[in-house]
Amino acid sequence: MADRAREPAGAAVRRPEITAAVLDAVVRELSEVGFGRLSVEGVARRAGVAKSAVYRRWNSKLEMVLELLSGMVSRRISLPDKGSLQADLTMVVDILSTVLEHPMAKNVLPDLLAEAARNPQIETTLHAAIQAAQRDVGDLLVSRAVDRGELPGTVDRELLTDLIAGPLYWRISVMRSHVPPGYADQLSEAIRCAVQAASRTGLAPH
Amino acid sequence: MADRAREPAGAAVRRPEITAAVLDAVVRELSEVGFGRLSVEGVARRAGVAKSAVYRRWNSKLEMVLELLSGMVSRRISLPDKGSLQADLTMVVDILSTVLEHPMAKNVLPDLLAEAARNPQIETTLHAAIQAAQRDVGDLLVSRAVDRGELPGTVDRELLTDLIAGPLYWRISVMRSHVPPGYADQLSEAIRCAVQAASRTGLAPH
Amino acid sequence: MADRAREPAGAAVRRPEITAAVLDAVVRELSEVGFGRLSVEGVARRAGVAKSAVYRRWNSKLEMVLELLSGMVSRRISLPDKGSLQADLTMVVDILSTVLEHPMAKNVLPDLLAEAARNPQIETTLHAAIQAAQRDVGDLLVSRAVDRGELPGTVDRELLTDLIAGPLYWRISVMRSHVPPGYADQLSEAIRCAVQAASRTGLAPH
Amino acid sequence: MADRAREPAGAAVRRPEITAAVLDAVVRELSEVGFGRLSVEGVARRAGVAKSAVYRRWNSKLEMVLELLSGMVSRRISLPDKGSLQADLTMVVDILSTVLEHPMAKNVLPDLLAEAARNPQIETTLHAAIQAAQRDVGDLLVSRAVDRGELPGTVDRELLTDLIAGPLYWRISVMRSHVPPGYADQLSEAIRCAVQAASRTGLAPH
DNA sequence: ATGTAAGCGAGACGGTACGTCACGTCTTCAC
DNA sequence: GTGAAGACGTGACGTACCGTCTCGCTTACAT
Repeated sequence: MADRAREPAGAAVRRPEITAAVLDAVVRELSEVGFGRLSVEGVARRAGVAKSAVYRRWNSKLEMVLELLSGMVSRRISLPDKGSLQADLTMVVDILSTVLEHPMAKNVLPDLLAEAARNPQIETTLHAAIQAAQRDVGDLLVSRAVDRGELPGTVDRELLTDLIAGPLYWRISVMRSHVPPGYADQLSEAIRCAVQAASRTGLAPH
Repeated sequence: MADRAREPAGAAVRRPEITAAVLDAVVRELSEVGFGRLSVEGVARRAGVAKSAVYRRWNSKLEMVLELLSGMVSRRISLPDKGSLQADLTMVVDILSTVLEHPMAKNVLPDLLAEAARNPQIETTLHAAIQAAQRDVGDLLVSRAVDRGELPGTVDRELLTDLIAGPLYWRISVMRSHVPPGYADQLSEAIRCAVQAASRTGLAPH
Repeated sequence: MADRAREPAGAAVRRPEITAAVLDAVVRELSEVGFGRLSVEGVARRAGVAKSAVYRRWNSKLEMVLELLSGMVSRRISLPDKGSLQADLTMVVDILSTVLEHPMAKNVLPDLLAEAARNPQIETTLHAAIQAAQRDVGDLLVSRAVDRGELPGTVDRELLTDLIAGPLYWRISVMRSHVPPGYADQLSEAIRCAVQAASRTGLAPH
Repeated sequence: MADRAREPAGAAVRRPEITAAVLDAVVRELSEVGFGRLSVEGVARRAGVAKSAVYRRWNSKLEMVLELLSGMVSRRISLPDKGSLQADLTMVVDILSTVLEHPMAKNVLPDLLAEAARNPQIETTLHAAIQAAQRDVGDLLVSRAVDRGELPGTVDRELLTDLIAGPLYWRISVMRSHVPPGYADQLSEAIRCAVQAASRTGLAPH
């Protein structure tokens, strides 16, 4: 079964290697000059492709970047059960550290977030993706911990994910400093204590 | 008598109302279009001033923004002793929340951080200011808590400040969601437990 | 039975109605936009035909136009003997007027001549055709006039044809004004006197 | 008295050497690629000038070319009295030959004439200029000849100018052949006989 | 009071990118 | 093999900004 549509007949087809080259160039341009100075002209030049080939696919640099975003956030990560809340937390912290340390995330993410403050479409796409990932991870960790009896069901999932993502993003992307050895253990231990304490206080999750 | 006297000789003088109008326009432009799209032309237009008047004062938009930054970060905040680590933490969390919720911080900070990834001068200025503030606050909180016997001297100050700034920045500036009532209490309680736990483990601060 | 049969073998054949439609479209395009703006794309569009069908027949717009030219200039015109040089001249002037007044000549000829200044192939084709026609007509008129004793054999044929074609082309194609009634008579009378005078002077034809 | 306007105040001024460089480039482009392929981009490139500098002066290539035309056709030529119609004619024929043989005229004129067939503004400008020149020359030659008694006042001025301009334009610009030595004498002699004959016939000028 | 150096506005200039259009070439498909 | 469809690279369009620079006018100090 040919993947390629059977439409009109004898129709020329968007060449996928060109699409790929352009999206790749977008990533590189984004990290070098930012979204504000990103230009279709520059992307086309860098991709070794004609401007018209770019405009045939997307009407603006916004659509281009949104498609790139969609492609990037759609990947799911598997999180095996490590046997304890502490170990699960360490695993998540390690993974997130690695992701945020990646040059792409370090260079492109702050830029998209800054642009999201001005562009509702970017904000929506970006936040939806982050929130989905956070909810998945939060639910998984909490349900395992509750099953193990490590946490009560009342635990505030939002606080948990803020405590995981916040410090790492702050340290890596904002302060642009490295995560020292042992930081993951220390942080996950702190998070575990914090959420256990918070869930004990009986403060109703907001 | 004139404050501005003693210049070379027979010199016309930079009109201060123009300087002020331009800096004001820079702030508004920054929050509307970001650093990437910020232009001297746009700033001059918005300030109702000729481009040459701007370029006479700063050689580039970078110098302009750096001067603006320097003026903004030099303010010190007083942190009265609230009597307990928990209360001190709540105070700091409240203050930081208020600062980050301010439209200026919400709109301009992400943009400058994104640009800092590409511009060493911005990175240096910005990070120096943030780190100084963090160190001040961290030292103050920890020394009081150690005096009160709430924390051992071994507590990791960096982890502490990451745990304060990270979740708030993540929630407010990254996710652009509001801080719900009670969040400050919950977060400060969590932070207190976390740092106490971390300092108990005897993990050497990195 | 098929009119187009007997080609190589199992081979599809250039459909003549497409060839005709294209050439027809070339003429219309030429007179509307000129040679400079003439494009295979435009011709194909106007002919309701795919670009590839055109390019399979000619490699460029130049070949296309040259084929068109060759087809047009190959027609011979009969010039009956009118009995006197004056009458013969009037006939030729009338015929040439009619030809030059034709919209096709008025619109396309100046364009091809302009292009000939830049394109040797067009120049060659065009000038060869014009010169052949001029020589034919000149020889015919002169030989009849010499036979009648109206002109000596020394008459300068080039001057004659310049005096016929020049004023008419100037008035019709350059100045784009109409030929008023009586102009043909007046012009042919003038030409007759002129060539008779010129041949009397004994100036050797150059 | 400063030629330069006293307008707004402190206003920057179109630099005349740029205007000149552009117009010069227009001439060269026109003769190389013709009006159809003339592009503002190409002109600016050839003039070593920014496209914006061109568009600041003219809104389109048409305006540009029209200004060029106006500048070119406004020159008046002095025609001293040579003492006889024959000598006057020879002088005019010589001058016109020289003008038409000039590369500018040979390359640019046919192109503008071809474009005039499609563009009323070019047609108007061009024909007005040509007709004015023709009328001036015609009137001058005829009035002198009438004063001398060489021609009756009834002579048809249009026929005269057609007989001068037509053969020369045909030979030089259309056929692109050279004017042989003696051609000017031969032609002027022919023209003199022709107009004398035409004016004798009593044919009313149309 | 006057000379003069600087401030200031206006805007021309060389650039770059915009998003669109048109074109010649080339590939793919249906017939 | 023919013809249709259309993707592709190229290049020009006319516009919009931008940073630089030059130019008059104005201002305010120093003589």
